[in-house]
Amino acid sequence: MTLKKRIAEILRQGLAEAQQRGTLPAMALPEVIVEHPQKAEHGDYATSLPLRLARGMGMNPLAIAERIAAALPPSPEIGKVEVAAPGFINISINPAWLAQQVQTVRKQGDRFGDSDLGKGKRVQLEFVSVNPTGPLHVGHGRGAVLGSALANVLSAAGFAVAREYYLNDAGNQMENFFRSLYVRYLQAQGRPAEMPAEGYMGTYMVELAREIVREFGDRFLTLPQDEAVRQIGQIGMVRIVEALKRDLKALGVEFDIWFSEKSLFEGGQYEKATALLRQGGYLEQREGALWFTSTALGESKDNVIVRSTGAPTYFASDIAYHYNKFLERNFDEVINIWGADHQGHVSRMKAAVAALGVEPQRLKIIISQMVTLKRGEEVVRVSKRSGELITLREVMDEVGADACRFFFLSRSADAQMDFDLELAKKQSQDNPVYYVQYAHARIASILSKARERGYTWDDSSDTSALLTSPHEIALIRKMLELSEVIETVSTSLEAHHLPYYATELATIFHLFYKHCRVMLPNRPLSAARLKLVEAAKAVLARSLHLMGMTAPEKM
RNA sequence: GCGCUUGUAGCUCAGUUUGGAUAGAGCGUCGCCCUGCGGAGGCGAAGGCCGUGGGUUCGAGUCCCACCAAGCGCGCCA
Repeated sequence: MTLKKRIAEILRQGLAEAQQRGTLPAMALPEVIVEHPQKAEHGDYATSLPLRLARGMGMNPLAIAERIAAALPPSPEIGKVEVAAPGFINISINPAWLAQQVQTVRKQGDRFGDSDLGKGKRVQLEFVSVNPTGPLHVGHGRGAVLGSALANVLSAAGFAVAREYYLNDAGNQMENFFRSLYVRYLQAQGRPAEMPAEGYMGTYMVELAREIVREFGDRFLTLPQDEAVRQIGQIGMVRIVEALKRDLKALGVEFDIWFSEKSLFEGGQYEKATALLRQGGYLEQREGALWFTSTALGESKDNVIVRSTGAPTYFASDIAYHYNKFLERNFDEVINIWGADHQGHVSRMKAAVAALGVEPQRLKIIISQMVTLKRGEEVVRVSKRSGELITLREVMDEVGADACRFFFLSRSADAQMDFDLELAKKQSQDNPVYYVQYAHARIASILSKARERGYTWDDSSDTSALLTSPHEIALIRKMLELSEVIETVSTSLEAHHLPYYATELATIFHLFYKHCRVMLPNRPLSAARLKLVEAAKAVLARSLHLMGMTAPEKM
């Protein structure tokens, strides 16, 4: 349990006890909300519960606060309890209890901070899912980093997470890609051919075609055109997928499942989902096409799922995919991370899920907003089809995967962000990522120096009573917040709390380091501090790992 | 026009989900701190009509309404 929840529980008990004693009137209890006050003199935790109760109880909030405070059950965590105007209860954690937690952190190691919030619930997290028609750009990188970090945190919070990439290996855009590649293949052999109007114009297509010529020669020239397009397309797609996997891995992003869109048509999910919609009365033949009557579910318009050509739309396969997620694989919760350009798809997807008989709250869709790529003041337009490409790979090569991840994670998903390449390069020395990693490397250095100098420390004796400096206690207090952060990120699905927490933890460590010398003639105190910094190192490392970053021993 | 998102310090952004005490951080600017464990560090200063205007409330950056500005979406593309 997080310390915050524990404090809330103690307050709730105090309130109930005061009512039991008759010092406060009986009434239904509101949820007890505990927060970290902004000012240190207001303690570690505070609640405005008395202010919330004042009206219902018809009493002065200050008097309520005093009576709750007087009825709090004794508990080792609680240090000072103060009542403050106009009706706050401020609670400080007992420093001696905090000092003992170093032992707990060390015992739990890289599992410290885990939460049982998820209770083993099965969550499917679908992200990136970029069409396999070209390299990833920075916007994709943002969604990729967000998804992988969320997966890490949800796992830490006790959810069973499946990381999934939905591979759009069917449909219009693939056809377009196939034909584009075929044209480049012809051109690579000096044959006259014209790119499709909406074709993929990027130079990577030219290179890919050359590669195919190098390996397969002219053998596709003799095939019937349709067959040649199909075969070349398949080869090209496989190569693109390999490149996607390679680039994602370099960014620290890996998937449990690569789910094929095509398989939905081969495995019957498309038919079953459509049948279910028809059964529910949500399908209507009109103007030669098959429509999903989403207006019946409050949508502003209906949506075509089968074109008049007979070809299903992207929306149709996405419905089949969600049929598979919810009704075949029975995930308790499904999270999709989509780019901002899919935002118009959100509400109709929820409507479709509802039409399949699934409570739409089980589907959570995160929209990862646009990344504007810049070089200084100049905006770099990015479009796969137009061919002017700054790839994610290039950005990673310039600023490094760790810095990329930290930078993407630092902004909430629903805020647009600028990614200035000049700035990212220029700041690479004092990028905030280094600040956090530096703290980790600094501790590693202290520990190895201590070993060299013959210091020893282990958990055979409890030295926590020696940790009395406010800087030591502040460091421990911040370390204990990790589990709160993990729970906050898990419930809000907002990963940007992670880099903020890591930065705060690093700051408090640096402050501790400034004021408390670790290696001293006083061996017992040194041992206590060595245990503390070793624990801090573990928490820093875990914070970095949750973000998918490395925790370097040296920099 | 309609929908979604955003608007907080010179710049980049937290804080808005759950209303609470004097609104925070990084960068930048200015000033200070190295006898000794990593100065890629620490301390301090300056810098804010929280987009605008109403409303609800004992209390609003946070909730409600209107408006302004920016981005995205509104296709038998994905």
